[in-house]
Amino acid sequence: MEAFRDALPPGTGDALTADRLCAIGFCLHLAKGEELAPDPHEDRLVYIAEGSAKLAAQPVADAPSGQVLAFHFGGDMISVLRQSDGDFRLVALSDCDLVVFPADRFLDIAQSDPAVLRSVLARSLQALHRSRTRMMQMGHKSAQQRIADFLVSMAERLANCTSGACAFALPMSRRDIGDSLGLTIETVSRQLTELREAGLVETEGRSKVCLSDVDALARLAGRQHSQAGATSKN
Amino acid sequence: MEAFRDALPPGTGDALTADRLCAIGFCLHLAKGEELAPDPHEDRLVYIAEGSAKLAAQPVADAPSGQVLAFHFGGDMISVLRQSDGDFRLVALSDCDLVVFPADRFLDIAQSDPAVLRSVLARSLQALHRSRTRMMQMGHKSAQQRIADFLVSMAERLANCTSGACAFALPMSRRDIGDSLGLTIETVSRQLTELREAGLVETEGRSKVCLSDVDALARLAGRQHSQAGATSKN
DNA sequence: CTCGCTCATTGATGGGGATCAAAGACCTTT
DNA sequence: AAAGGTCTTTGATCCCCATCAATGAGCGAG
Repeated sequence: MEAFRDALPPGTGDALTADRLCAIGFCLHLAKGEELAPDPHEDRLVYIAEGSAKLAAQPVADAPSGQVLAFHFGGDMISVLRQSDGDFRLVALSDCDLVVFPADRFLDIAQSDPAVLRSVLARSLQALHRSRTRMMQMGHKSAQQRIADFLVSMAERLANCTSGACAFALPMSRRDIGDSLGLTIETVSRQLTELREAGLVETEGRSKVCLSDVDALARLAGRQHSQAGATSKN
Repeated sequence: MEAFRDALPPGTGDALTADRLCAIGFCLHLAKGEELAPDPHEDRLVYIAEGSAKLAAQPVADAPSGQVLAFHFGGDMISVLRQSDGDFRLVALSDCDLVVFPADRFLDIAQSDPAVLRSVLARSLQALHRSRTRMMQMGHKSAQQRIADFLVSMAERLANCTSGACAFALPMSRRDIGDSLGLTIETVSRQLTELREAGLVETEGRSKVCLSDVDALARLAGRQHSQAGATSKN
């Protein structure tokens, strides 16, 4: 909960607003693999204090494990809309500490503090833009470009690295990666092998990866010089 | 401009807010094929009073005509963020009447009227969700499913039709359709032909289409009973 | 430590859509 | 009305990735 207070915009006019917001939120711990119980009656805003999670669609016939819409990590504030069509689930990839708010009441309170409300709006507009950019890229990119883009994106978010070399652990499985990129686990594996043979990626065990040249990967992904300063949360 | 006032949320507390918003917006007419001059210095909110437009990425080497992110029609309010990476352009598909606002000043004024601000937030959260849903679907759907989904979506937005039969004119070219779905114009054409042979679609000239069974198309697209009431903008 | 299971990798094959190429339809201009 | 150009349709071929199948590696439990 303290982590959430720290994440509020610096310009929050009233400290009381933070208190009131905290009052309606409840903390929740999810063990790896557990999911946030869906509530069909109201939208929610979820702050991830610690850990990593995936936002995935309900498994259906043609997508056995459920398509992955997005990955989220510590510090992210995400909106989980109640779905008219098929539920979306927030599933923990690792142990997670969450703060869950009913969206309605959160916004009621935030209305009294325009800075907070505007901050939430700015976040969502950014998220919308990134989602569209991502969709655009997904439209016609090869498997290798998608994997390269994925790795660059994870380097930014998990290792805060946008250039040079870096190493980190991927909290999600190959299946999750594939489901988020519209690829099969076999293709994910194959492309990782190719990137390894190209000397761009090293792997150790199932999750640890080491990127020797993030810029080269970004170029391979077809990213046109996305700036280092642009925090690419999603 | 009057059309914009009508589009404001019913609960707008202060009629003056509408006046102030209108004061900072300027009207603009775009002829077919013209585009809104980009402004790298500030974000914008654009209200489409009349006509249809596409939001497209700057043409690059691997996408000669520029990938299409979304189509927008009369009544839509869209945000055009200044892009750090590659500009996005709003291009008129038919003659358009727009109202353009600087996002900063719009939000400054909207802050004084929480209802308006919240309405904008709600719109953007919805748009985000639709974009993600769309991305999810785009991930692994066949060309035919994408075309079917596209047609159903257009029937909803252009003919306000979610079931049964309907006819309308598509304002965008095959190329635009393909660019928005991640397909080539040849594939778009072929799939339309297949749907025609299946008796689901009739075409007349370049733009007019007639859907004989929207529900069948929706089923073909893999939509799981998206409700009629759900306004599926985006 | 070793068993056992899940997850990841690698191989072989087939299909869907991109690409290359050409003919035909539609709208605009003269 | 005819001409010209663009947009669309149709055809042929190829390649990438999904699918099917089997082996191998990593992680947890006993």
